[in-house]
Amino acid sequence: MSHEKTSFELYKFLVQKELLKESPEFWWPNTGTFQIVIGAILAQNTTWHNVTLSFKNLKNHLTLNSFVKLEIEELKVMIQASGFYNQKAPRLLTLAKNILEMFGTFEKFQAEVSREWLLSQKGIGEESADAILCYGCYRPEMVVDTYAKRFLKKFDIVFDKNSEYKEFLEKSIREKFQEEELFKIFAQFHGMIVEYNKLKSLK
DNA sequence: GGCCAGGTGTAAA
DNA sequence: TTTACACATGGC
Repeated sequence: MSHEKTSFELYKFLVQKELLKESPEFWWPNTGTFQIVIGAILAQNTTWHNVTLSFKNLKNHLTLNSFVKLEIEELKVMIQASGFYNQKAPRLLTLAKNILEMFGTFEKFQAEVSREWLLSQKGIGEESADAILCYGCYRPEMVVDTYAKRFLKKFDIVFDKNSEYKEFLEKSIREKFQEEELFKIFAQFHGMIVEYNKLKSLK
């Protein structure tokens, strides 16, 4: 199926809407920190508002080294507002311990982690993996979520598989920008898609 | 009171 | 390989 618009044209369409005026530079708050790992899992099937409630309780435990010291039951209480806390708490704690054990520091993790390693971790699917890679590790990976699919459907762009959406969204963007600036473009592109959906209440 | 939100894992067909 | 379901809260 051939589409009239490329992802670069859709990107420009969103840029012109000025959707990120009140967002931090890369849309997701605290880009490049361990908080992205926590947020990626807390945000699963939950509103961002509920995630911010949990972050308030976690304010003294937001680094990798302080986070791994938390007890499981203690963590459950802290992240209760984000829902699914009985599964998110153990998954987060195991993930944090695995990062520490496998990479030693969060900085090493940022530099060396692969998409495959993330996907092998319990609680991390494709969307969370790409969110952690893009917003947490400055990697040029586009996040494909239900918002992205809804947005593309508006332009009659529909695929079967997640990987096809990802390839479509990334391809023409990669041709238009330098490698060094790609992560920032993808970060903002995904952020703009989310904000556009919220604005228009797309179904 | 029902529906949805910045999904994932597992079990069954 | 696809489908169905569990997981849980806060806001409208």
